[in-house]
Amino acid sequence: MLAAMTAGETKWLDTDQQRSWRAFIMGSTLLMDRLDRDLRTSHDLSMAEYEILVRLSEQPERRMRMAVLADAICHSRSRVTHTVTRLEKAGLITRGPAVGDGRGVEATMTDAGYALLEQAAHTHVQGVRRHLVDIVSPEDLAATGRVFDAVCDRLLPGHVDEADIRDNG
Amino acid sequence: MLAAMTAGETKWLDTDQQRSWRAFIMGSTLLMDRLDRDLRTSHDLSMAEYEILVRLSEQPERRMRMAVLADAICHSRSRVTHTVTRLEKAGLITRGPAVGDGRGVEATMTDAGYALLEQAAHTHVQGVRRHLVDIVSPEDLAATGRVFDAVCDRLLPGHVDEADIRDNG
DNA sequence: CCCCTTTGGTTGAAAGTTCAACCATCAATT
DNA sequence: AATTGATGGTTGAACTTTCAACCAAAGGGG
Repeated sequence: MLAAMTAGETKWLDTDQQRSWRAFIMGSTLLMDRLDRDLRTSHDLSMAEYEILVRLSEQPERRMRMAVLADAICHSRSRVTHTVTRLEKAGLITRGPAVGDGRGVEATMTDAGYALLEQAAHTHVQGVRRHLVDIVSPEDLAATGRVFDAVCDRLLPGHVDEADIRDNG
Repeated sequence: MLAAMTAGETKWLDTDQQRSWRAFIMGSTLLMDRLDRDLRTSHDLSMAEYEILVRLSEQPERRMRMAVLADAICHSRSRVTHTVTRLEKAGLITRGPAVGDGRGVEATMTDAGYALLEQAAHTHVQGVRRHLVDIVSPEDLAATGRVFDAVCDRLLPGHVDEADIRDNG
């Protein structure tokens, strides 16, 4: 059962599946690179930094626990620590102890951070529109949303893997 | 006209568009991280290295010019140089001068490289199936393919930007 | 209360990526 | 043949991400 994952014949992708898969790899690479570059050149922000600012801006007090932040954007805690350190150094965020949990740390967006986000959001959303949303049909965009919702369900912690049950349950 | 990109009001994403966009960000992050991790733990290969091996394997003589390789996987030339250096050090690829162009360098996959790819391809394709292809409808997958084909058309060098024409033409 | 495990977060080094500078060759021009 | 400009590729440093080790506090039994 050790070879469970590679047991039997591997079913390869058919032509259409492979075309879709490769389009996704290339398109998402181009898209994310482009959005990242635009944010950097216009506002000296990386996508990772931008995403953190966005999440904080959506909180009532613009503050969030580090772990919640990490889960929200699917980055490792270590990565978030480093990114937040940079944002803090830039004066866009402050760090403070979490109320009621001595281990916790909360990141809070500063006014400077909010002001920068207000600028950066234009650049970002315009990019998303011009390079994605505005060039595809609403139906196809919705289908893409369903696809990646399914991927999230499948890959987010908490999901129970059928194959694992068969093998180990 | 300097402010062309941010001129006027920015049209924000509506609820559905935003949901699709965020699903894409999170899902693609989870998916690519997972595929990368699986390749690393099973075969000591990164996705970047795997993609290079795949492209080489599809060539008649398993050889490709560095620049062509870089364009094929949408990585910078510098990045490909570094990645190929690692693959060469691992004995999976050799480098040689390009025929007929003194500047050129061609990467050629070794038999060891091909052998490793034959193993790794199982892991990779099974991952793509289990975490994407097999959990969505063929129609939605095809729609996703169309979406990213459009993104590629839009973002691949050679595309003419309407807005640029308006502003500078 | 103590032990033990889990959770939250940080740290520093290693690995990978980007960036700018650089060299060589090619191609077109003069 | 010398000049110019573009192309192909590498290099090393700076930066970012990952990884493993670590510490502190929380939570749950005995």
